[in-house]
Amino acid sequence: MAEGSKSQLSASLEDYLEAIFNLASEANVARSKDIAKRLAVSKSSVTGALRVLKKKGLANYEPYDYVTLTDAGRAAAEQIVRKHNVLKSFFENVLRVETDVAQQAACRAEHTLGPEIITKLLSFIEFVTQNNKNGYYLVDEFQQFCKSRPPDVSGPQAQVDRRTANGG
Amino acid sequence: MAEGSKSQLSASLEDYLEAIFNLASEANVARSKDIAKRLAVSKSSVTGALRVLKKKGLANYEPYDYVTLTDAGRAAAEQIVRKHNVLKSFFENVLRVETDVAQQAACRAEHTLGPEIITKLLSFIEFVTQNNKNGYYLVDEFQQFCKSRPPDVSGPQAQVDRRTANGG
DNA sequence: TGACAAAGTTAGGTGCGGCTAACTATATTA
DNA sequence: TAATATAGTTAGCCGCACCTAACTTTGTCA
Repeated sequence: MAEGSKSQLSASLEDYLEAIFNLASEANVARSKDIAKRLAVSKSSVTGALRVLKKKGLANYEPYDYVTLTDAGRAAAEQIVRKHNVLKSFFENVLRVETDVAQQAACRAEHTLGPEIITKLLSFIEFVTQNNKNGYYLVDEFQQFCKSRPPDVSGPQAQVDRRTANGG
Repeated sequence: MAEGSKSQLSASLEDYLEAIFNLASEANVARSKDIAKRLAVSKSSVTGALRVLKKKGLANYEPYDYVTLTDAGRAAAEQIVRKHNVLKSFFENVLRVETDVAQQAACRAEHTLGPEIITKLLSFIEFVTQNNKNGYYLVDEFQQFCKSRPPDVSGPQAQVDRRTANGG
């Protein structure tokens, strides 16, 4: 059972997992049609993904039936959703970009960042969001900073060693 | 000329562009063999990618010759490198994760975040890195915060509307 | 300069993730 | 309950990005 459940998930499969999880939270069931709509993908693509998720032990799937997640699938989905939420919160509440920009960026970046960075980022959000001992709101200060000081678009090139920039 | 130069680049092609750019900065020439080595990819994969980059007007490529970037290619590469540097700097100097963790995360995330967020992030690094009016170093404070207060691993679920979490 | 090594290309194949079109199963409702 | 609409599946296709093996071109050096 749960064959291959330890294997790394592709960004695409993570998206399916996340969609199923979210649909189940909302409507108690995840229908193939709704998954397709949410991910802007064809019905047949959903069928294919569900078969893979089943094979990996992440989804309970029988043809023509509703889909649910296994415990392993739910656990994996929760991690993805967590990443999504942390990233979106950072973009929205700290960097203060538009909600939908934050949303889209989170959707894409959530597949690329590991738990260490996400955990640190969550701490950072909490740290930076709270009313500091100094009696001012850091994110508000940052907002002021942005307005008063238009950013340098060229970036801090010198800080990175080019010799290792791709290799990682 | 420059057919398709406005088209979105895949993460893979961005990696090739970045590698060529970095190799050229280091050694003045980008040889196919070195690109292959840096990206941990076969020689034939490099040949294929170079043909595509040429067709897109991003690389000057002739069989059996060194590769250079066109102006458009260099501009695109600089954007990617900039993203990389900003992200790495944030992970390393603000979140304070290990250099190679920062490096790898930057390599993956650089393909997913748009210019708006990168620009904001750069501002944020500058804002947070400088010695604040309050006479303390914010990132050092964050370090203390992390040590004193082990992070909540479950994340701020409540802040995100599940109904839109995938759709973006 | 000719043989051999190294670099690069070509041919052909794989897996993934998507698509459409045609089909089948399920649900609705007259 | 039979007709039809909707949902889901299957078959077959495409593009991308990679691979290996075999070949060609280029570079080196005895």
